[in-house]
Amino acid sequence: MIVTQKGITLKDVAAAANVSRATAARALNSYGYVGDGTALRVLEAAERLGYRANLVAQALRSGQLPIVGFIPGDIQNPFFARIAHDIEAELRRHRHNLLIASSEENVDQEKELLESLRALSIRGFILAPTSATDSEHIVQLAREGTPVVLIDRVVKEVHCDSVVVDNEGGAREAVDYLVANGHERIGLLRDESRIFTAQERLAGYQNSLAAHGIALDPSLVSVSRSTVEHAVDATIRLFSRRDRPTALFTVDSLMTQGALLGLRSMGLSIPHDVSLVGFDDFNLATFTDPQITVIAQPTAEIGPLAAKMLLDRLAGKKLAPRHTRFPTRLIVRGSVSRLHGR
Amino acid sequence: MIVTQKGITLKDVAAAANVSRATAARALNSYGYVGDGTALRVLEAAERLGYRANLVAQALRSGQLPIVGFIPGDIQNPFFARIAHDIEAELRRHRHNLLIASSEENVDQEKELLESLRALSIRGFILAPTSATDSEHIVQLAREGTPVVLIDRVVKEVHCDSVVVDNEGGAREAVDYLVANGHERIGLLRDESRIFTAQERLAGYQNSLAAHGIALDPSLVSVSRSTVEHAVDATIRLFSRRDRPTALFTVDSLMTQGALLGLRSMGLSIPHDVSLVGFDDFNLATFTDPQITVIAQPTAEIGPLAAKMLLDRLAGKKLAPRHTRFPTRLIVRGSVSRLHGR
DNA sequence: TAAATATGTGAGATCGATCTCACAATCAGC
DNA sequence: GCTGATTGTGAGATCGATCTCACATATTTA
Repeated sequence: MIVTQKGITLKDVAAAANVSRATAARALNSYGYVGDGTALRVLEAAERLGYRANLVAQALRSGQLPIVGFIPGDIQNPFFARIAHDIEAELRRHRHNLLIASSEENVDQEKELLESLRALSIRGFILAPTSATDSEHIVQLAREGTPVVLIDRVVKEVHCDSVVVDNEGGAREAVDYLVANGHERIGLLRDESRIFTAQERLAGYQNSLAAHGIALDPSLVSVSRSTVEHAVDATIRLFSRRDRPTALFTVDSLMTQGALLGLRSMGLSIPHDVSLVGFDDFNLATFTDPQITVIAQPTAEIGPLAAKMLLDRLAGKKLAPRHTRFPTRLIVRGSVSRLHGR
Repeated sequence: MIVTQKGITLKDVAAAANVSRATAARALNSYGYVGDGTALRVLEAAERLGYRANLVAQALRSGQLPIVGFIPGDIQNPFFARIAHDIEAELRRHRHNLLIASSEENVDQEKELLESLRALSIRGFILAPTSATDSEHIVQLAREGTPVVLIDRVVKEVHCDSVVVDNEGGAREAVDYLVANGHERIGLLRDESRIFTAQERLAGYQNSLAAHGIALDPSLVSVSRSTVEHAVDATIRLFSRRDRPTALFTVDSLMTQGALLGLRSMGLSIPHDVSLVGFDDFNLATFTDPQITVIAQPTAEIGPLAAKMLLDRLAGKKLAPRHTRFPTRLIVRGSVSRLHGR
């Protein structure tokens, strides 16, 4: 039985094999000149003692721990949970570990996290930036040479790889679809914090309306925080007006769920009274009655790609920043009805 | 503007303040004797240079990084995502970071992870063990003095803190409720991998039936992996029999969702054709039609408690292992109907 | 055979923070 | 004015792995 005691060091192995630490290191990491017999003796001793190199000591020399930081807005959001899982699986293949810390959509927390993780000699970051404008801390990080990959959202001045989806196009397609079904008074339930995506999705909404010659009515746009509870309130506010919208577009899955609950509490039925399209698909979108029509994102592709980009950087590849923007896909289910006449 | 260059070390601070490294360390960590003026000079220099202690170097001396490992079965399961979030928030308050790696419900992967993380000098682990029997690696870890807290599931021989829920009682209450509504042919959709919880929930199912004098029919128990897709298949298998169950109890939220989809694909309506109770509440349980009756777990309490237990151990508290078992709660919604006559 | 490589090994430095120990200087008490 | 404690400071060791360099042998090549 191998008893892995705490604290078997290279020194112990070297002593057991009757060589110096230097020779033992050479044998174990196969570099430089080592005699065949000597190497065998070292390897055998290491095996017998259950030696494992101390990664912290290695990190002190190399200046880097085999750890990558992931800072999502909220790990409880299934979108980020999926991405976290995929990143971790990919990193594991390259013997790296994943440290996850939520920014909770708070720039200050994001700054603190980055600041404190920097002291850990973490090799790189995959980050969903909270703010599109307050980005000095990210610029600084990238400038120091720490590899950074931005996902879901980008920040203008930052010069690094990014993986996002076509938020504008997706939102436009959603609203186009509503317009094609005869809707003109289309509400928008948007998010205040995830500025980048919210901005782009808002743009898609506006562009679609403009393309169809429908005047923009700012009072149809409701802003709330991205939680089910806040979205419920915002929905109720939006639909309490006399001249309420005939359709609603929601910018993420939590808000879609809030809208569902809010509309039901008001006794408004989908799609009879209100048509609904949500950005971001979710597991139970097909379990509700009716099933919800959504703009789906290629969630499964984001994590692996971001991880690969980061690993390229860690491997030292010097390339111009790469930016991938995935297309979205309209999945028509049953939450939109054709509006006849006016 | 503070320019945080890479590589401001204690040496640089000491030089700037015109003292030795030893004195600088004393001033910064306030221990030993340091002259007031000297201390001020050092602190000022550190501030000016933007000095941050290198945690890796500290870890090399102390033997421990301020990192805790969390190994859930699956980070995509909302149950674990919530717990991960709560643990992280709690650890952050104590200046510790959270490293998350999914075991993907695979014992071998769990072993590998533990083995590789051990080399990182991680301070402790919060772990949802995959197997109730294959636990030698966990025993070994605990024996070496590494703090370990088990959540969701326990392992017999392991001598450490644990936080679980009353799986047997919860399952019993669910089945009791079905029986009280006149059901006797009650199917069970259970999970093969999460052995501990599956076992306990199975026991609750059996105990309830026995208490009501209902004979156990093994053919009503269907086993599948804990994913929506597998649960769909298992549900269809279970309900394709001539003499199909009138009610179903599912052991976790993913399987509940699978059951919903499977039953619908067979044209069976809930609760008219089949009554359903699921273990573990989920966000959309109230959005479905009908809303799903569930056994809720106090998910919000598990993470913080587990984190506190671990932090106690890290602080050096020597106590006997503490075991907390939270009660569950039946939330009656609309997925169970009263069965009249036979 | 002498000179030039090729091969094998160990002593000691290095990464950055911290701690022990030795040595001053200052102060109190008798 | 002398002993002994109190303060203040720096030199050097330590944690564990790795790398440079120096120094041996061994093997080629001219």
